[in-house]
Amino acid sequence: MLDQDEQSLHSRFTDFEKFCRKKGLKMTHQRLEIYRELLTSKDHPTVEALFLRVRKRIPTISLDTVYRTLALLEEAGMTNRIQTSEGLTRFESDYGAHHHLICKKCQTIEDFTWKSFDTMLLPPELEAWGAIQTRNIVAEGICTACLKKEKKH
Amino acid sequence: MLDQDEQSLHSRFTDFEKFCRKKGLKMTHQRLEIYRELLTSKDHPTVEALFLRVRKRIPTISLDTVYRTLALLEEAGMTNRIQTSEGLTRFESDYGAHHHLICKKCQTIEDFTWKSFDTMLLPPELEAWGAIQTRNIVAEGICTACLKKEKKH
DNA sequence: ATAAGTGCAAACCGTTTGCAGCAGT
DNA sequence: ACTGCTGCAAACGGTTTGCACTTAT
Repeated sequence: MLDQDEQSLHSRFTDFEKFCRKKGLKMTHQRLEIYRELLTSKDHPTVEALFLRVRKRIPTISLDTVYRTLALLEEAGMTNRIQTSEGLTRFESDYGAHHHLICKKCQTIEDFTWKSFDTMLLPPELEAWGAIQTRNIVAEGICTACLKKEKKH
Repeated sequence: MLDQDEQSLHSRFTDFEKFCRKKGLKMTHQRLEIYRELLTSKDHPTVEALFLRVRKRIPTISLDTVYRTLALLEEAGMTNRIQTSEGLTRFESDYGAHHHLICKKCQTIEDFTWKSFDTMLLPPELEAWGAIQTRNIVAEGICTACLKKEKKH
């Protein structure tokens, strides 16, 4: 399990290098650290949160660079943008099909997988719409932590 | 079919009135027109789009009022806010469980229903997360109209 | 050496807010 | 008449952009 993660983490870094080379983009300290931070963040950080975390390692980094790098990564399909109902933009590293659980109280996002859904046939009527590429579930409710807080009051 | 729509349209207006009364809110010309526009709009309009449409009937209406009224309707559960990946906020009148098809090219949103999914049991692991209240699918791809345009070029 | 990337500050744009006059109850 | 709603204009906050300097190739 851990080995697999290490493996894929490493391959993701080389993918990033390859991508940059191919596009003639420079491999900078800032880009690498932003990408690293995104890969190792399991919560779905906002731009601000990523900025603050990366700044611990590169104190002179600017918020602008984080924005620009995220745009780059998004374009390359290496990160996904998630728009929460609050209008906050969050990011996650792209690691295959998964779905989201969002707590309406504390706004945290958790991932879950559901293989049988991913391979399930969509209603046939949808074929007329066009070419569907992705399907994601967004499930909303109240997480256990928030449920407990509610009971206490 | 039409009768049913008319019926529900009417009941939705009375619901709106009831809600306002209960909350001690005033039933104004502006609110009624914004609500009507939202109910009859089948595309998922942005605030701007709603504003422009309502302005045809109430030329002096301000964008602010549209924002305030939408917040009100949202609070009452009479409309849903949809955050697109472009960061645009769109609205739809709340009319029961449905899902979204989003075209990555033209950004239009279409609804679809999938009853068997709605009643399907979620993976049992999710129960530990908390109390799930809603589940929505967002399917993305390219709509037929955009596919045709691509072929032409 | 060269072209791209960075940090800074200013611009931008959708959204929210304070206020004085207006309208529904 | 009273209270809340509206329109205006100004403020706000997240994001983008222009520019001169710095850095990877």
